[in-house]
Amino acid sequence: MSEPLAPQYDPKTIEAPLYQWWQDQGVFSVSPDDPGEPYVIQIPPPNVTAVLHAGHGLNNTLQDVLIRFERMRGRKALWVPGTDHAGIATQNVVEKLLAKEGLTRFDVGRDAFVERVQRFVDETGGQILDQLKALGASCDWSRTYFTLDPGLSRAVREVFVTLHERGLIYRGKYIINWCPRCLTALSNEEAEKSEVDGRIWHLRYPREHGQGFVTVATTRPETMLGDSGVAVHPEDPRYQSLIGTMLRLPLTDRLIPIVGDDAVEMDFGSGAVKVTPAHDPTDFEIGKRHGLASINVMTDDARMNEEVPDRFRGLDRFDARKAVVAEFESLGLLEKVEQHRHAVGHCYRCQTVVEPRLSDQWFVKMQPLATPALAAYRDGRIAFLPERQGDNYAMWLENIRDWCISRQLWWGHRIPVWYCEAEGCSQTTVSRTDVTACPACGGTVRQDDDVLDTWFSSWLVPFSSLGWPEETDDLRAFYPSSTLVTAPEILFFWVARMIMAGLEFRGEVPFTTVYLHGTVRDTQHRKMSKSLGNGIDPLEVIDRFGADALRYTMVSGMAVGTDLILDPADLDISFAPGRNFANKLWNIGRFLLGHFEAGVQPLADIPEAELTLADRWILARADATIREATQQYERHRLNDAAAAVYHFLWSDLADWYLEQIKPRLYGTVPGDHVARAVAAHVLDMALLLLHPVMPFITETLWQRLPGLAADASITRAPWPTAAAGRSDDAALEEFGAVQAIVGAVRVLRAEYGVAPGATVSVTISDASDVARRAIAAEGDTIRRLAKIETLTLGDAPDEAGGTIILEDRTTVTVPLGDLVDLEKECARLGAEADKLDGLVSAQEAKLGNAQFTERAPTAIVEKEREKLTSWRAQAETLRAKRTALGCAG
RNA sequence: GGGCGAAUAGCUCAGUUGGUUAGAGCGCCUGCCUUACACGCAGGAUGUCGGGGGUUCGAGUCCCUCUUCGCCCA
Repeated sequence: MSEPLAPQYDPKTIEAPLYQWWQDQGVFSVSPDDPGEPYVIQIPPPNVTAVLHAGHGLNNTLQDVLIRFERMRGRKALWVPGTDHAGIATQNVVEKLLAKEGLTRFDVGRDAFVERVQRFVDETGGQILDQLKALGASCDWSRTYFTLDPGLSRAVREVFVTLHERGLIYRGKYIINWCPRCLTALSNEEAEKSEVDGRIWHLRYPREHGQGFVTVATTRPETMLGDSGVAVHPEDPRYQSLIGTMLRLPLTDRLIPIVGDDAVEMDFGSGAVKVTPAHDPTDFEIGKRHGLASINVMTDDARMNEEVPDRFRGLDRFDARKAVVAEFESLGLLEKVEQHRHAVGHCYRCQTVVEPRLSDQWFVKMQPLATPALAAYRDGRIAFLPERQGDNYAMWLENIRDWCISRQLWWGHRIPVWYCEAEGCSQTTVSRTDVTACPACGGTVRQDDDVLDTWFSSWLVPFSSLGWPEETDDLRAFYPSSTLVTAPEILFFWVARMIMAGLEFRGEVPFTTVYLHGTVRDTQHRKMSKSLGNGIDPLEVIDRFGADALRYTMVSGMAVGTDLILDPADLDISFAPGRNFANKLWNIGRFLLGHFEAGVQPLADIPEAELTLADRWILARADATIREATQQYERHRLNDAAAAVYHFLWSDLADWYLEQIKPRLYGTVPGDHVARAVAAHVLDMALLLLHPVMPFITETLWQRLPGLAADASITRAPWPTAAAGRSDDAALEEFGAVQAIVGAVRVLRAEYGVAPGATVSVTISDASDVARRAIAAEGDTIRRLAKIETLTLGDAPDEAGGTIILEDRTTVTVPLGDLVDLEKECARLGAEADKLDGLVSAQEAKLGNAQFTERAPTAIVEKEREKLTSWRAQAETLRAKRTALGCAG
């Protein structure tokens, strides 16, 4: 550890080798019998084919901060990493590759296709995990899982079969969200509603007998080819008499009935709605109630099928829409067209407009799972951060709908259901193990073609990643986990379902705190996305500024409950906070560590009497920072924790303490060993406090502190503790006076343009006791930092000069001779006095109000009285100064 | 349409249970290459805390209302 530190902080030379060293040392690994209370985080498993984006960067930084904090606090800290097989996404990627070869998955066949995907995943998958290493993520990589691993697959089967046995899994014909591009069903959560500018067509359906027609309104006219009825409200006077009569469905030869149904809103549109049971969930329900036929008029890929008249067959749904509308128009049956903005479901993977479609799917009955999950929130076993997210969670559970879990994909966990193909045997077998022959008749069986929703494996991760269904040591030690850190977008997809699965299969919530963080957005507050091209590549940021800079910037900008706004067009500006701070810290370290080579004693060996005021002050500030940062980390207010340490290092340590100790370090005044001992102590402390946020630079500097074992790592160094119940308030107050006096002189120097190198004389008059003690203790420091030739304590001088009155009325005067512009000084003092007068009169009014003095707490009243006294005194002193200067007015 | 949230300095945001002359970072202005750091040092400017009303001795903070924006659900 004796190589000299580079003059400029260069994260690239430090981070990668250090991460490797951490891994070699095994500092991130834990075993079930390690000491300490467990603290466990389950990573939101990224898609196996994903590449790191800003959202991952933020999400994993926050997790790493928490896990590193708890690891240092002595907890048995485990961060479990893994990847998700991501059914649709991964299959899409490989299908695109095939498309380049002019092939579809149907050309290559199921087995070959799955093999191909597997090969693709083996070759390129999981790169995101290596990218997380660049970020500094301290996962226990020995436990990395993949949701298609044999163990986790076994868990999936176990859960499917168990739920089936418990009567919670069923198969049925329902309207599902169908993606005609991915050719699969989607869950309600996967069909993202987004507003589109559409139209609403008013179509006339002629009555079978008699005159006239009934007008229906629709946003999807092409579906009228599958209409099997028209519904009106049973009490609607306009239509009541028509219920039971027939309409002639245009463009087809069908006669369809008018039915009365409560679900129809009389006030909406014409009050009559077309019913297309095979293509709309509400219509499906209406159709069921009235025995209407379900006529599916589309193919898998949303073209019109053989159920429609010849001329429409094969047309894409949107072309069919135009054709249908055109015919209605030419028949005079198009009443009107209106612009209509409405929410339409889109596939969350490919953004294709979802087509509601009738088909056979597998579902999980959710009500029995939702009830305990809701109870766990209500009775406080699960807490959300920010708290209001809990309401979202509860609302979703209260309105829970069954979960469509089958997907018409090839990549995923195949549904463990086998159908007997033997003549006359309709046996269906649901099994934990593969079935080769029908258990009823011994005939050949065929496994269900579909695979399970990817979330059907990820909802099990809190226990399947630890070996369940085996009762492993890991499972006993590390379930439940502690904090779940994720984005609110997957609250329903994942978080809520994990809670249900945890309760159902382990009888215990899978984690106790759910920290839902904000989203990374661009300066226009748009979500970062590939298609918008407004993303930030974390690896580029790490390459340019270092992982620590990225992490600090994200953490400090991320308050609980807010989004993180970054400018993808100007990374220099966006990441300046982290980059600047990293460099600052590097130089603090470079400066101090250089001096530590002269030898450092433990602080405990330094007699208290040898500590200067500055020493006592920085130790008191360090104590306060430990308290503040620790508390904020505990509350997950990571930005506040980061800010507390930032302020300590930059404003307290660098700006003041380092400047104060320079003479001692350079040997111009005695006490160098004391300065080094104190500096080493507080630097050590600050590095520890900052380590969760900026792991690389803190470890690098920390390992160079004197007196550490060769293989010591900050990652497992004990968290600092503040001196119990002892706070050196006198030191804080007195050094505060030093800062105030130096500040006042600097202001006056700047105000009057004193040359930076020139020294000035300063007189302190009306000095408070605190100021007197400050000057006695740190007079040299004041002189040096404010570049003062002579510092006099005494009466205010008569000569012309600049004056500032401190809050405790201590008066700082800098006689400036010719430099002083008397008029300017008079104006400055006058403005200051006027401002104080305003405060004084407001304060007099407040204190004159008996209501206030009687009702407010005495401590507050006392504080307000002191303020008034101080302001009056300051104003008085200012006016006296103006008189002395001979100011007009 | 329903629910939730936000609105504080040019920008991004802090501001615990109502009681400091409302803060930070970035940007901006002035002066400094002071031997740890120009990714720096010193100093500075900028806010009717979205509008209106109310509760209170006292409101950026609590209540109502309006406006604008965002998110979720229909």
